[in-house]
Amino acid sequence: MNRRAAVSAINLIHGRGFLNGWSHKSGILSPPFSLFSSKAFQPKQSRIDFSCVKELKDAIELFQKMKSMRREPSIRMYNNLLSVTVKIEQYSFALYMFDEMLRMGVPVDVYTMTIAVNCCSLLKDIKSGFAIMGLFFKRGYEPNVATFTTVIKGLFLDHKVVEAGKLFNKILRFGICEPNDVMILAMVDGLCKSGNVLPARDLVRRLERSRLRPNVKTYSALLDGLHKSGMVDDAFQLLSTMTEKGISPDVVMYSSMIQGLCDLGRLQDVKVLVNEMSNSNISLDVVTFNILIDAYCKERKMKEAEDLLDIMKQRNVCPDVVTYNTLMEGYCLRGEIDKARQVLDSMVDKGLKPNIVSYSCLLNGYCKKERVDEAWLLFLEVPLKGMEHNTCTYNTMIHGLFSKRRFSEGWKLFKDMGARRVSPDMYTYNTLLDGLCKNGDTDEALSFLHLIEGKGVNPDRVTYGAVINGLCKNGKHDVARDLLNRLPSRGVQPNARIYNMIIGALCQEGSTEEAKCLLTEMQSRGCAADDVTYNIMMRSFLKKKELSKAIQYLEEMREKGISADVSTFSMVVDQMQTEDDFLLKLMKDVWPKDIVS
DNA sequence: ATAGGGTTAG
Repeated sequence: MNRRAAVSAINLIHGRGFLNGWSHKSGILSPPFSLFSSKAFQPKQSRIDFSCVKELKDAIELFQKMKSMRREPSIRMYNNLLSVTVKIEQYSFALYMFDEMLRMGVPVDVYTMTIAVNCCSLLKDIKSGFAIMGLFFKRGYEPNVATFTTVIKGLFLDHKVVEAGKLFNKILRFGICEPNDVMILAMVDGLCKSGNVLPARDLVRRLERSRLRPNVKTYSALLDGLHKSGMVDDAFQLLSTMTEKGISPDVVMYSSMIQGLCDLGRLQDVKVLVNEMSNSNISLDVVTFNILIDAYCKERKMKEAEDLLDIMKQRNVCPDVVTYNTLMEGYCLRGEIDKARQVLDSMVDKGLKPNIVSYSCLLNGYCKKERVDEAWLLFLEVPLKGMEHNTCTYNTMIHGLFSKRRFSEGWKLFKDMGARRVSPDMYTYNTLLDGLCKNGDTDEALSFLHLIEGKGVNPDRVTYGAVINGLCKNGKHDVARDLLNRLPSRGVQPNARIYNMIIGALCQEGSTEEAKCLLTEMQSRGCAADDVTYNIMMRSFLKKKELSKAIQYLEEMREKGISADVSTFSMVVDQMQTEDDFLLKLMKDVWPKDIVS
């Protein structure tokens, strides 16, 4: 539906709608103006309250109302409506209104164009955005710095990093428009979010020496990028360079810094930063609190998280949907699903509307506790509450059903997904493949794998792992090995987990020597064996009473600091003929540290 | 309250 709206916007532009009321043939490229354009003739139209537009139906109603007004509302009013519609994330409807406006001959302007291009960007359809720009350009409107910034953002959102960079360079080189802070930010943020942190840092450094000095927002974007790439020290370094240049960090920058440290579990450093904030009189906002609450929730410390909720209320920082969703996730992690449900109810009491994330969270909680029937009821409740299921809720529900071996219901849901134009992702395919394999349908799994490979989706290690595991469990390790050998050519490096599946299968049927060869092969391909690999091999040799071969692996494990597990250990002890001091000492070295004592 | 801006949740 999204894409269709964007495409139909272009069609309308190409069609007659766009040209209504325009003197095309006369060659006048300036916008037509109304005879009554002077302010004296314009009635006051500020009585429209755009802040009451909270959901799609409000926007629809208001649009109908504006269309039927006796005196045609100004383009400003229409732009206002488009703008609030974007704020409530109804991009397709905004584009629909844009189509209608063109059809009705409303004299759209550069602001309208920028909003429309932004909608295309947000729907990841930058091509339609370019089409809209082109047609405006023909009508004598030139895109300005805001429009180009929107396009740059759109290119990044569509993973067109090179194109975004080229456009930015062209703008600079040919002086197409004067770049400003917002455009610089779009570049730096886009580079960081697309994983190009170092080019982003280079850009910032170049800008520092020019008259386009980066501001605190630009530094924030870069700082966040450094954190997400695990460059904490560089992040601290950036913070101090920025301060030296006389720019002080604000609450967003601190929040980003705190998030980075929370990810690393460096909670002591977080405390230092929070103190630093209060010393600089920067108060924590709802996002900062949410980050801190999330850190506690991830450590399952719900008491501390609830205490923080109290503190934020005391400080008149109003908890939002994210706050409550974070708490719900924390309770679900602890398996306290009923407590999570209470949080959901409490947010409703406080006048906050749970969103699809809230439901997705509970859904996941119920499924993990194997309360699939309750999950299903909740799943049915979502559309009744006026919300739309997305890829994540479908994935969770399908996974939940499959975990109870309710395969046909899961597949039905997958079909439903397609019917509702919710696009499946890697998680969906991995779940489906895993389901097929667990149900013993390995042939179907292979053809399904073939199907998704043909769709241009790149299956990942988990995908292939699911199929290889299925093949092994169904006695088809030869097919599994073929697939394994094809992985590198598909850009996937097999890991120890995948090798272990096949090694395990070989051992299972007694082909221990063949398994041993595969282990050697895996090592020669640069994939290190892990504790599971060694334990499988050792147990297999021990089962065949080949103690000496098992002991070779014990030595290898000691060299690598890998531990053996209990059952392997007891098998070795059982087969020891004498009190072999050397062997006992060797085993002590590979023994899990907490059991040695 | 006419467009484009950095931090949080599934």
